[in-house]
Amino acid sequence: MLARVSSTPSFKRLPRAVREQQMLDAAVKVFSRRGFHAASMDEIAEDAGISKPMVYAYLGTKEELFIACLHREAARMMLTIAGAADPDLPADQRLWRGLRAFFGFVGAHRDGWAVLYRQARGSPPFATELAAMRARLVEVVAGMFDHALRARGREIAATELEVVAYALVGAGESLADWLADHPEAEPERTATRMMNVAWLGAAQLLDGVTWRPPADD
Amino acid sequence: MLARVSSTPSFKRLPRAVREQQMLDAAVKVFSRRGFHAASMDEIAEDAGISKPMVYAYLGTKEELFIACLHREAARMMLTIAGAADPDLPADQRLWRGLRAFFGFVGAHRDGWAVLYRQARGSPPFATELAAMRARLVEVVAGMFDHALRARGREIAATELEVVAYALVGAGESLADWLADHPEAEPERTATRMMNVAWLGAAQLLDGVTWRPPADD
Amino acid sequence: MLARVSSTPSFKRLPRAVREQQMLDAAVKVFSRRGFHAASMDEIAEDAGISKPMVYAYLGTKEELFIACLHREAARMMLTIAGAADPDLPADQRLWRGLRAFFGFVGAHRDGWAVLYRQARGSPPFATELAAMRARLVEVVAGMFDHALRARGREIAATELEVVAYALVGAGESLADWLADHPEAEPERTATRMMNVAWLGAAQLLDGVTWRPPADD
Amino acid sequence: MLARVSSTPSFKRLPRAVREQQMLDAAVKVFSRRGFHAASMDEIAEDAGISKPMVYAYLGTKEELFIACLHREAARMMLTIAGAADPDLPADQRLWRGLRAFFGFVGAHRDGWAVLYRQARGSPPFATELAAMRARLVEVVAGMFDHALRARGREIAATELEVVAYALVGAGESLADWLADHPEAEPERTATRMMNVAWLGAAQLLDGVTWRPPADD
DNA sequence: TATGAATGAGGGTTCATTCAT
DNA sequence: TATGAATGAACCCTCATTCAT
Repeated sequence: MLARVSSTPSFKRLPRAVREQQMLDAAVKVFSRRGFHAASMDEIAEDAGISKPMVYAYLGTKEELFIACLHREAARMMLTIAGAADPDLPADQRLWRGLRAFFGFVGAHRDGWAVLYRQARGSPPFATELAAMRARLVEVVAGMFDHALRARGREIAATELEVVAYALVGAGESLADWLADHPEAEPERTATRMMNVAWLGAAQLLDGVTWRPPADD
Repeated sequence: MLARVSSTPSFKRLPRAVREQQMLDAAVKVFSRRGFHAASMDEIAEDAGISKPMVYAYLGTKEELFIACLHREAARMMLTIAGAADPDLPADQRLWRGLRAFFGFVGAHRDGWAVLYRQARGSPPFATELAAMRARLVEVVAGMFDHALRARGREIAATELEVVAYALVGAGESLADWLADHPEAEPERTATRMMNVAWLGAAQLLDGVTWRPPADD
Repeated sequence: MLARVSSTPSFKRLPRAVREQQMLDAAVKVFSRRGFHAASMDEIAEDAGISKPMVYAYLGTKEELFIACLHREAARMMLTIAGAADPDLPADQRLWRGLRAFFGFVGAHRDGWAVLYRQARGSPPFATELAAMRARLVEVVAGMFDHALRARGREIAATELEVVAYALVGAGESLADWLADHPEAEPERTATRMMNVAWLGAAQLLDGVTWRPPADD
Repeated sequence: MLARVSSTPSFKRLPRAVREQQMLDAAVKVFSRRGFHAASMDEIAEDAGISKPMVYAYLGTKEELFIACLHREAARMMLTIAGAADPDLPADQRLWRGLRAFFGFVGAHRDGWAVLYRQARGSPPFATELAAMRARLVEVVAGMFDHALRARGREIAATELEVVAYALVGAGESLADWLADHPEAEPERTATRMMNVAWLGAAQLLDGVTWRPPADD
C-alpha cells in the first residue's frame, strides 16, 4: 500500500468569517491581475485554497463577489482616510493629511486599488457602485472646501463646489494610478505633489480669485 | 435564439473604407453601451448591418477591433485638440483653448469617450494602449508648462513636471466623465471650471510658489 | 448565497418518528410546489426546520425521500378509500362511496396528490413505483366490476376488464387533477359527476350492452 | 500518412428548416427516454448529429426546446384528429373516428406522446402549456356533446359539459398511456374499448338519463 | 443527536471564430 | 464580396452528498 506522505497538515475547517476574508483576498488578487471577465471563479477558489461551491455559498455570484470586494476595499480606504482627518486643523492641514492617508492606502493596497478604481469603471453593473463610492469622496472634499470658505465668510454654489471637488478627486485618482504603476514611488511624495496641484489653486479660490474666459473669445 | 427574420433590403457592395467606418461606428456604440466583454460580435455585426464574417475579414479579432476603435477615437481627439492650440498664444490662453476643444470633443462623442477612457482602463491588454495615448496627452500638457516656465526663466525637473501634468490630465478626465454622464451640461462651462482648478494653481507654480509639508509632521 | 441568519430558537431533540413526519410533510410540500428535480434538498431541510444531514440520516437519498413520500401518500389514500367501501352494498353504491372517498382525499391533500400523480409520472425511476400503485387501484375497480358481473351471471375476459378499469381510473385521475386545480370546487359534486361518466356506461356494460365498430369501416 | 477512410460522406450543411426538424426529432426521443431533467443538451445535440451551439441558435433554451417539442407533437396530433372527424356524421361515428385517429397517433408516436402527456404534467413551467393543449381537446369533445345534445333538443350547463369532457379526455389519456406501454397492443382495439367506456355512458346522458346520489346518504 | 463546513461532478449557456457556399 | 451554417472551448453556477465536530 502506498503510504500517503502528506506534508500539509490537511487544511482544517475554518469558521465562516475567516474563510470569507480568505476568499475576498484571493478575489481581489485575481480580479486585479486578470480583470473582471478574464478572472475565473475556478482560479479565485483555487487561490483561496477552497472549492468553488464554497465561494458561491458564502459570497454569491461572481458579480456579487466583485461588489463585495469593492465594498471591502472602499470601506477600508474610507476608514483610513477618515482616521487621518482632524476637523480642528486648518483646511490645508486637513487636506494634506487626507491625501497622505489616501496615497498611503493606495501604495499599501495596489491590488485593491486596481479593483476599485480601474475595473469597476467600465462595466455598467459596477459603474454605479463605483459612482456611489466616489460620490462619498467628492462629498468629503467638497465639505472641506465649504467649511474653509465659510470660515472666510465666502460661499460658492453647491454644484460649482461639487464639480471642483470632482476634478480634484479625479486628479487624485490619476496620481494614485500612477503610483500603483510605479512600485518604487513613495506615497508621501506623491501626496506632496498632489498638494501642489490642488492646494495652490484651491487657496486662490478660497481667497476669491477666479479665472474667467477672455471676453472676446 | 436566432430569430428568423429577413434583414433589411440590403445596401450591398459598399467600398471597403465605408464599410469599415460603419463597423467602427457600430463597435464604438456597442462597446460603450455594454462594456468590452459584454459586447458580442453578433450585436456589433448586426448593428453595423453586416454579417459577422465581414467584421472579421475587415477588422480582425474582437480585441483588434476594440483597439481599432481606440485608435480612431484617440486620433480624432488629438486632432481636435491640436487644431485648437496656437503656440504663439500665452500659456493660459493655450490651456483654455485646449481644454475647450477637449471638452467639446467629449461632449460631441460621449460614446467614443466612454470606450476610450472607461473601458480600456480595466483589462490588461488595453491598459497599455490607453497608457500610451494618455502619455501623449500628458506630454502635451507638460510641454506647455515647460514652455511657460522657460519663458519665465524658471525650470522644474522633468519627472516633477510629468507628475503634475498627470494630475491635471486626471482632473480633466474626471470632469470629462462627469460631462459624459450629464447630457445637459455645457462643455464650455465645464472647461471654465477646469480652468479654475488647473490654472489658478498652475499660475502659482509658474511663479515659483510651492506648497511644502509642515516640518513637524 | 447562504444567508447568515440564525435559525429559529430550536425545538431540539424530537423523537425520530415525529421528525420523519415533519420531513415528509416538508418534502411533499416542496416536491409538489417545485417538481422533483427543481426541488432542492436544501429547501426541504429548511422547510422542515432541520439540517440537511438529518434528512439524509433519516430518509436517505433524494430519490428515496421522494419514494417515501409516494408511499405515505398512497397508503393514506388507499386507507381512506378502503375505509369507505362496504362489500355488501350493491355495485353502484360501492363505486359511489369509493369515489366520494377518493375525491375527498384529493381535495384534502392537494399537495400530496400532486406529488403522487403528477410528478411521478414523468421520470423513469418513479414511473414504475407509480404504476404499481395505480395497478392496485385498477385491481380494486376491476374487482368491483367482476363481482357485479358474476352477480349477474355474466363474465368478461380479465384483460378486457382491466383495460376498462384502467380507463375509469384515468378518468378519475383527470377529474382529480381538475379538482386539485380548482380550489373552490366541491369534492362531492366532482364525485357525482364522475359517477355520471362512469356508472351510466358501466351499468350498460353490466347489462351486456356493448358498442361495436361499424362493420363497413 | 494515415488515409482517412471515411464512410459517411461528411455531413453537409443543411438548411435551417431541415436541421430544426432533426433536432426536434432527437429532442423528443431523448426527452421521452430520460425525462426532461435527466436529458442533457449534449445528448440531444449528439443524437441530432450536430453540435450543441446549433441547438441553442435555432431552438433556444432547453426549456424552449421542450416547449417546441410539445407544440410540434400537439400540432401533429390535433391535425391527425381533426382530419379524421367528419362533422356530418352522427355523434357516435364522429367520436369513434376521433378516437381511432387519436390512438392511432399515439401508437405511431409513442415517444412524442410520452413527452407530451407525461413529462409536461409535472413541472410548473410546462404544466400550463400542457393544460392549454388539453383544454383544446376538452373543448372539441365538449363541442361534440353539445352538438349531439342540441340535435336531441336537450341542453347541459357549460361547466357540467366541460367536466364530463374532462373526465373522458382523462380516460383517453390513461388508455393512451397503457397503449404506449404495451408495444404489442393494437391501437384500433384500444379505441374500441374506449368507445365502450365512453359512448355507452354518453349515450345515456344524451338521452337524459342521469345518475343521482342516494338521498339518504 | 445534530450541524456547519466542504466538495465532486456535471449541466446549461455563451461566444469568438471559421468553413463552405 | 458576402453570408448562413457550424463548432470548440470555457465558464458560471447548482446540487446531492458527506465529513468532522
